[in-house]
Amino acid sequence: MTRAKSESGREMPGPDQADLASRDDDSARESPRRRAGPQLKKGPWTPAEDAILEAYVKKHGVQNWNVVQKDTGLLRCGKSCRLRWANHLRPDLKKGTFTKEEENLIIKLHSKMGNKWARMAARLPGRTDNEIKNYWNTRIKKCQRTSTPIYPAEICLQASNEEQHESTDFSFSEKLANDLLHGNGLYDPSSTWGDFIDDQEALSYAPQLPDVSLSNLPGLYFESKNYGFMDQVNQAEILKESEISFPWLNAAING
DNA sequence: AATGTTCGCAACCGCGTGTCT
DNA sequence: AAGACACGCGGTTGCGAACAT
Repeated sequence: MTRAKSESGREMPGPDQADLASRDDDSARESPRRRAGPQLKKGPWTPAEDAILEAYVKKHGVQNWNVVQKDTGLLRCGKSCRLRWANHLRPDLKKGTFTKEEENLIIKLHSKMGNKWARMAARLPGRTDNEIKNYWNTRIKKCQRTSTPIYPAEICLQASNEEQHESTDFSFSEKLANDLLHGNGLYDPSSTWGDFIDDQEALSYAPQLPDVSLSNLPGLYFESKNYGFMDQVNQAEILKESEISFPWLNAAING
């Protein structure tokens, strides 16, 4: 992104605009004693707040985030402090746009893991789950707009080839289940379910797939509100192809 | 120049899980 | 064993900047 932004990425609201949180995070589980604390602030962080948090973490390390608020006097909940530190203040953060290599790796990892942003971030040093998630959401919109596949064929192929040589901690069935449950109708219309899983370990994982709650699949998959470009034609196409690839799935759907 | 729309990001929210008492 | 608490994750929203008309 080329836009110049303030340190926190936004214009700083004046004190009158700064939204005061009416409650802390996880307030439903708070004890009455904790609820009686100071009114906490919400919204963009100011450079002064950043400096306080940074200094505190450098001195004391990362232990209990809720103590940070008490010790520093920051009007921020622990959750907000953790997020700010993890996404912006950590010294090992890599700033700036993703490189081509990083983009390819994200696509590859997403093809294996689905929306497991934190796990993906662990494979991309200096990058945060939030960054990756934002990148992916932007990519989805872009691909949707330009009618291009989310997973370029060559990267999928590369990923599948690599996977044949390395053990992965994320099985295909996990990924598929995750995608199904999240309604990710993301596929390259020119390649198909069949293409995607054909030569991969997918077939060997296929017997595990019934772990997914089958009774929920059709509705979850096709009525997703997240990605609306699964039109009627595509649905029919996928159903048809899934009949070939996953006879058990169709039996479950029809039954 | 003014207005409307799109884009990209930071931050919030709700929930699940692990740990402690 | 049960409740309280803290942490982390994934989804969503709000908003300013950039771009288009």
